[in-house]
Amino acid sequence: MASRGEQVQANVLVALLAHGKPTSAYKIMRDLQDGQPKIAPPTIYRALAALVEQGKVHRLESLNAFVACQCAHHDHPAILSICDDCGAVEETVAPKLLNQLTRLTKKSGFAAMRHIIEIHGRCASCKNAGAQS
Amino acid sequence: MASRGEQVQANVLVALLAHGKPTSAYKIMRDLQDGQPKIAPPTIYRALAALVEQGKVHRLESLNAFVACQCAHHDHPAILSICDDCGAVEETVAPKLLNQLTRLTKKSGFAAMRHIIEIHGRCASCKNAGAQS
DNA sequence: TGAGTTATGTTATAACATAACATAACAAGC
DNA sequence: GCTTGTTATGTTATGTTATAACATAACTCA
Ligand SMILES: [Zn+2]
Ligand SMILES: [Zn+2]
Ligand SMILES: [Zn+2]
Ligand SMILES: [Zn+2]
Repeated sequence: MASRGEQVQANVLVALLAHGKPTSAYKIMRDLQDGQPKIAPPTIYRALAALVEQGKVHRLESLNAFVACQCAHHDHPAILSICDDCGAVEETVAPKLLNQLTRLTKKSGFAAMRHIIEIHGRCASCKNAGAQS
Repeated sequence: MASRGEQVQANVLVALLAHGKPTSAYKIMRDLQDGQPKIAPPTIYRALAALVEQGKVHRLESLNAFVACQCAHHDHPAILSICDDCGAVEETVAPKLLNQLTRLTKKSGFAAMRHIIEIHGRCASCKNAGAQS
């Protein structure tokens, strides 16, 4: 039997997957309020925190939004490429590059715990779509 | 003669430099309200946007805060290492690494325009200070 | 000057996030 | 079964960040 919390997490994940794009916590809340009118922000944020913890969802710090993880294994920090045109997010996994980053900052004694890499730009299909100019 | 806007930018930059650490727009506003009680959020955000544009200030997406640029000539995007203990931010410039990132994401046709790299962890002095445990 | 334009000020509100407390569920010992 | 303590979840309220919308001031150039 799924606990209530797990049920909320599942619902949140479904909502995120349905969007397939970065979605704010409040947008998710409004989605879930279709079936559960009284659900409140803390419930959403708790579920999102658990999903992020599990690696099933990524938080986009530069958008204050969340997106469902698209890669098979959810146990690595991802490089997130964000199309500013259509909102699509691509994930890239590059452990070597993260190690480079860790080493680079370690030169001054810094101990890296959490890497945030978000790249804004334009995705391939939007680039093609806009090539007519 | 400095325009009003430039004057606000100068004041904001002074406030940021005085803190030397990540500072929220509202904290800066409260600082400036000592001498200009009616200054409002849009004024602060406009000044911050201009300063970020000029490279004199970095925005920390993962903290919703701003910090004065600490490198002499800052026309490269910086890698920002953030100590979660004391709040100190170190800047690292690594054009090669950024190029790697750009190339990596370009494989799928993505055109990178803006790199956001923020690394959370613990700075050298906090690490030493906490070594007694 | 006076129309057109841009910059700045001002008010109000939107959007994001969490503090603080209440209640419910559950488990351990009696 | 009943307490009792603990954790999970719900609920209310509020704190924090950011921008929309409009008003006014300054500046430009015929
Ligand atoms: Zn992922
Ligand atoms: Zn796109
Ligand atoms: Zn800098
Ligand atoms: Zn530190």
